[in-house]
Amino acid sequence: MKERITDLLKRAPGPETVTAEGWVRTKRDSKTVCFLEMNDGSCLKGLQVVIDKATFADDASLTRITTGSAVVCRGPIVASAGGNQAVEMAATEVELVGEAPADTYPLQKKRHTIEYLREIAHLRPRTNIIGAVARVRNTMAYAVHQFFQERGFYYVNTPLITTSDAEGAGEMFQVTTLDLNNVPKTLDGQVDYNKDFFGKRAALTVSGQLEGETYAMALKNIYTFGPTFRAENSNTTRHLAEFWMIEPEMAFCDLYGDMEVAEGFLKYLFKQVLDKNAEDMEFFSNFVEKGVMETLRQVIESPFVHMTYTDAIKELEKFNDKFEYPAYWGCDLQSEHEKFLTEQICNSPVIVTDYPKEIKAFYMKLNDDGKTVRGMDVLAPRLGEIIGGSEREARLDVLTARLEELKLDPAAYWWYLDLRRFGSVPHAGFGLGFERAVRYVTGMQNIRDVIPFPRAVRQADF
RNA sequence: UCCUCUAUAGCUCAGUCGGUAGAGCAUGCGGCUGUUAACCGCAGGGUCGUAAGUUCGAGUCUUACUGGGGGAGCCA
Repeated sequence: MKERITDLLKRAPGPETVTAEGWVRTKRDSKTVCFLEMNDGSCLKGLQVVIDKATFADDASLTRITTGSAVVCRGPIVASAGGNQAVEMAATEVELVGEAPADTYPLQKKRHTIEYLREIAHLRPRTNIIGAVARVRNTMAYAVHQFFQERGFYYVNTPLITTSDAEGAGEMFQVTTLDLNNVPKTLDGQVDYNKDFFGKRAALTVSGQLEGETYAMALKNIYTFGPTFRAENSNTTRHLAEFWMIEPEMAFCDLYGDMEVAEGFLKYLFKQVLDKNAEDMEFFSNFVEKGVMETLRQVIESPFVHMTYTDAIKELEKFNDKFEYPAYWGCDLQSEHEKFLTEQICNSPVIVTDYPKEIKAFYMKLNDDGKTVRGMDVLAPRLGEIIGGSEREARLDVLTARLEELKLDPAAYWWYLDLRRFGSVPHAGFGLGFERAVRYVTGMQNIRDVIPFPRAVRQADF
């Protein structure tokens, strides 16, 4: 394998001829010398290739090299006479592999708006900013596995297609092979799902949690990391219709253990990025979100604030005149409340626990007060909710009662309830939206720019 | 889904009080002894998102629609 540009840039000057493959970011020309800046995505910085025009008789091919062209350059790495780089390549050979006609190539050697880049999602990874996001995202994806594997968690692949239509975490995308122009009906006029592929109504998963719990009840500690689909009609900087979610589930674990893992997990991800992507993070810190590196360091070094929902409401009520929607016990925390809590009151990520049962899912463990449940949300400054989790209700009678209270059919959850019938233990877990974490780390404003090909309402191009 | 802002050259934007459009970059050509988003000169490039309306006259004012941004709700 040939060396990547990141490796070439680390070389000491020497006579050996090396090969650089990549795409031209910019070309600077004068009468006798031509400079190419090459990038191959291996790092933010490019390799400067110096071409002495006197030694290149074929001036025409040099002219055809433009921004975006694919080139292979050979020559020794030499100390640079210019000030902006330590080393550069003194080209002895320059091969134009793929042209990029300058009058039609959409990327220019100047700054583009992030919205414009979103319209050319197939070319935007060639930019500094999206390239940096891609590298950071890669580090974080790898770190997810590292973190859990180092701690003895097993990676479980939960299904993407589900027929349990009551996971309750959001609107679902229906999956069907029925002819929508000629839908089979039952005698009473309903859609006859018996004729559908799975023999019943199916949809894309909104969470792997329930299935994850089944494996936690056998392997003790497991995690999932896969795509998740929500058909919510939401148009925000923090929602996608298709996103990647990490969901660990731990048996013999209560809410406190859950919180500990969640906090350690986030800190581990952040630290990996700071260690491995210093150059990219400098870029984000300077041009995207001022001081984001320092923020991450602070988050890594200081413990998250822990607060019950009841205490959080007490704190927020003191500032009710500042809110559009006043806080009161029983209300769902608004975005403005979350922001105020993390940015003004705590200036730190906050884990809020023990929410009123009315605003949380059926599977969360009911506290002894009968009013609150053992749920937790990790709220981050600038971002809001980044993790949602809970200790699960492990008691069959209480869980069944909760289902009935919410008018859910216990029969539909028969296999989930079986986990409480046979060898039930306290267990807990959480879900981390991967893109939200990437967004937090990079400081990118819009979640659509931290996933290669965003899917959102009316957006599924490329 | 709601609120709000916005749409002018390939890109990023300016366009005053309503009087038929301008810059930088990009592109083409020329120049320049090592450049750093290179620089200098010249040139080409526009149905001002779409459709109506007000007006003698609309890029500019009004309405609707469409695309985009931000916020809210929902959530990860």
